[in-house]
Amino acid sequence: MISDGSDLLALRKNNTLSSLVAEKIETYIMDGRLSAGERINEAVLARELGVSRGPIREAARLLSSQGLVEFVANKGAFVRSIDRDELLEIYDLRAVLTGYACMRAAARHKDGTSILRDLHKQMSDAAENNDAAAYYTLNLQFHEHLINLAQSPRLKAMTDGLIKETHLFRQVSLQRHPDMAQSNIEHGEILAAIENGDEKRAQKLGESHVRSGKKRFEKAAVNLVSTED
Amino acid sequence: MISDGSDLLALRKNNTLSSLVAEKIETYIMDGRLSAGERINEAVLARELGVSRGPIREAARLLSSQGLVEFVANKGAFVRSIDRDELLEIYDLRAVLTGYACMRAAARHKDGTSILRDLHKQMSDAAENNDAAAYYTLNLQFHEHLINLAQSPRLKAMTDGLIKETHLFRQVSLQRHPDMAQSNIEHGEILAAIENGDEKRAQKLGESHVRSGKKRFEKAAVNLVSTED
DNA sequence: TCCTGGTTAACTGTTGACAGTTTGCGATTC
DNA sequence: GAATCGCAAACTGTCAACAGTTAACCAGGA
Repeated sequence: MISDGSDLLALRKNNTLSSLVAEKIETYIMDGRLSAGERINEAVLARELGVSRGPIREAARLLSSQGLVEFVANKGAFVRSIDRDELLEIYDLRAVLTGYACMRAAARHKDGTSILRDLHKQMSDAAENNDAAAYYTLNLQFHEHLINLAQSPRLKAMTDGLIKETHLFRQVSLQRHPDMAQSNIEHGEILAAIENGDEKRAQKLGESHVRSGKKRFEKAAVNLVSTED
Repeated sequence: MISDGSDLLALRKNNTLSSLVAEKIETYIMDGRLSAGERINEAVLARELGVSRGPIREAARLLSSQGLVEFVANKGAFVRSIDRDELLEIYDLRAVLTGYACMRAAARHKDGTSILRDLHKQMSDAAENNDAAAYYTLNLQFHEHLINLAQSPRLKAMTDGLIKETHLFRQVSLQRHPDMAQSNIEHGEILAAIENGDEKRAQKLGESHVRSGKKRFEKAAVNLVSTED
């Protein structure tokens, strides 16, 4: 049996234009080059990326079922935008999934927490220096690795999807002002619970950590009643 | 303000060929006309549906990010197939999400349970008559309405997605032999908890109900070690 | 000044054609 | 007879063009 074959096959993966374009559009959305609600002009984007409209459309359709893009008949593809209530819904779901991830992580806590420990330390530094930007990226990484520990590809896909959708909220900035010190204390407690293999406690802490993120957002967003322009 | 405009717009929704084709392919997968692992021949399908290959490809890309279809470079689109372990993973996730749904349902239990009561009754009849086929469809409906009560579109989308993936397991039949009587007793308990507004209990029961479904499957599938052909 | 109707430009939805890759079949060689 | 190489058919990936729809703009009239 030559098992190298499948490896090579896996390596060349998705080298189709559509996939590359999809990734491109996704990064455009993430870094704000395409902002929430904006229309995606196929012809312009095609010229910009040096491809024809076919792959653009395929990519958009792919992103549409991830919830990042919305198709309107005869009007085209739009970057989706979500309102406050939807963002709150996402927080709730993330809370449940994060709790579950922590539980699983605690159940199979054979090492693997070293990266988290490291990130936790870095975040402490960022918190002390009041470096919100650094904390923000580290926080994303922390939560990503947390999910990885659960070793459930679908759980990861779901969580990733939710976090991506998070960027479709117009006032993204409102999500970026955590009480860093408090937030990182919670991270530490979660870590400890996982390392101790305390599944129930890990689940509870993970869930309430995201919930308190939600509460922080609600407090920050208390002024805006409706995001209508 | 003329608000009829948006309604009309919502009505004409997704009347694009790609969406229709996507639905078509999905039903083909669900009813087994396209079986797990099978390749989707674009030209043939296009001729069959009387459209060109473009919409077919867009539809396939859409389904690919739902996990129903898999693209391999230069080889085309394949109906995905999942193995035993993946199915177990799906059970676990569904358990968590169902539990959460039941909790939310209990929290907002203003009526709405009448349909569930009705379904519960019908399922009792099906169980008595030992009508597994009827029970199977009723069960799907029951769980769908359960999720609806939670009033969270994303939660519903996630659960729907997981249930669809369920059909990608080759021996679908292995999932269709519940202990109908016992299963429906659990349904009744869940219903009662929701109607009493007992969130915690509803969550716990919802979760363990799906878990016991998982256990039943594991028992039924104990013979197959690996689904390798 | 405001509304109405028609015209035109821009853009999407779909199609058919072309180029490159894969795969299976058959001929050739050991 | 078995294995290898090469060719040809089939199919995917991509592109460019056509048809239909939308939306904005301008002119004319109340």
